[in-house]
Amino acid sequence: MAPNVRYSASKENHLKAIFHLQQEHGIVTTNALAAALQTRPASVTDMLKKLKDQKLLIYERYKGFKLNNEGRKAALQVIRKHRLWEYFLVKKLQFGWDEVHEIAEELEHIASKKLIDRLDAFLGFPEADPHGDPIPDSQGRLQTRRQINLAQLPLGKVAQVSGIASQTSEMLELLQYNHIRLGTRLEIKKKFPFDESLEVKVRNRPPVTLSARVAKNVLVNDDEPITERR
Amino acid sequence: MAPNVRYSASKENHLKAIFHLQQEHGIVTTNALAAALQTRPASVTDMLKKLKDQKLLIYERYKGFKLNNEGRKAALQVIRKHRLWEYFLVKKLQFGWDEVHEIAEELEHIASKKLIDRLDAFLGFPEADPHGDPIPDSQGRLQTRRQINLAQLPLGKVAQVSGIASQTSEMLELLQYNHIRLGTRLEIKKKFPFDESLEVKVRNRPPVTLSARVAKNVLVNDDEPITERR
DNA sequence: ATTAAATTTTAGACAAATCTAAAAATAAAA
DNA sequence: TTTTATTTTTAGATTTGTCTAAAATTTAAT
Repeated sequence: MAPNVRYSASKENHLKAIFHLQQEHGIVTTNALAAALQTRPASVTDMLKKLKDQKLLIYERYKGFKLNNEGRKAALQVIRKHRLWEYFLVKKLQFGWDEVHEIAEELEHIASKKLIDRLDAFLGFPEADPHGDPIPDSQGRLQTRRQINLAQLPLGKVAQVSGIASQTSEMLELLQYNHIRLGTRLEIKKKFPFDESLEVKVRNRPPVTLSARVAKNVLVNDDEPITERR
Repeated sequence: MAPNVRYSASKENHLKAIFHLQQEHGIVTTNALAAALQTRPASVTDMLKKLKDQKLLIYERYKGFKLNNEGRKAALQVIRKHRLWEYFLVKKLQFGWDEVHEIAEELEHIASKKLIDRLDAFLGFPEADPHGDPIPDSQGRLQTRRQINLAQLPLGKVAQVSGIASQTSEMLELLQYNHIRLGTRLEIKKKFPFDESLEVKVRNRPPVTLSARVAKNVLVNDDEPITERR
């Protein structure tokens, strides 16, 4: 059994941020990573050299970079830890889903793999964190689910909220106000072409209107409901 | 409300170790602290200067040192976190009491006070960790309990195990083998003056013999049973 | 195809935490 | 009470992660 491979908290943060950025853009740039980590491009370059020496990423001067297999594995372990701790904080310690991120940023750097696997079991092997982001399994496999945003959902088709793209507290507050949260089943009653706003219906509630801006940030599952239900 | 005052993990480790050492010896020496932290006396001196500058301890060159009020408060918060996490690991994640120390050494440095107070509530405000050491409350108050070691227990008086002084895995293994753990009610049936060994009886079990060495490391409550029972 | 602008990297510095080796202070022994 | 031994501190170096300012490279614009 591989012992707990340890990377510093800073390295783990870099790996995680690179992972997220390359999901969107394929290749990652120094400036983009510096912005994501709230640090300086020069600092990023310093760290990239170390990560390259440790064979965690593919990197050539001035040409951008991305994780190799080893780096992706490491990033996924950190993401797994982050999301499991978030789930724990919300489901067991009664935190609001909008206040757990910072604490999870710290907890995700606790090394013990055994701890995380036990926590996973204790929580009942959840598939997604409180924001709807999927949790990688013990081997680091990330199940990808087909998500579309609410603006793309056809009129009259019921779908279940499975993620929130922009997780600002303002956004979360707005959704809370409209009784929309993870797992909520909803249906588009009307689309207004003028401003692309939507009238949305949640069961047992009066219909509400959502702006295009909001709708694009609400992700719903295209197909079947997410598994983790009952 | 005071925001989370943050000390580095290393500083917290120093504070905690000083606290424990001064419990026993009143004043703490550089060498003793270096030994406890597995580091070098020179490194301890370096850190002491910083802690003194932050007004966490009373320190004069060459004369030993101890925590002041501020330092003691900080140390107790770390100890509270350590012991609550240990309790969580054993009671919720099914870890053995002999394997939780190292993980708790990491978890104790997570800053959020809200997290710890929520965890405390989630666990039902336990009074002692899995080794029987008392858990400071949210204000850092440490309830001291009257403990004696098993060798001091009078013949025939039933007492309840409330702590283990030497928590080596060898010791814990031996106790486990003899079905002695926290909360176990036991009674001394016979004392052998030759080697000061004891014959000890646990309810529903055949009597076992414990060496003086072991007996001195098993702490029992003098008086009433510890509160945290049912 | 040059020039200008933006991006990225290097060079050199700094803070935190640690170390080794040597010096200073204190304690113990002859 | 000297001398010796032990303890503690200082001086100077090292590692990790970060920074600023300047140089190198790439990209965009005229």
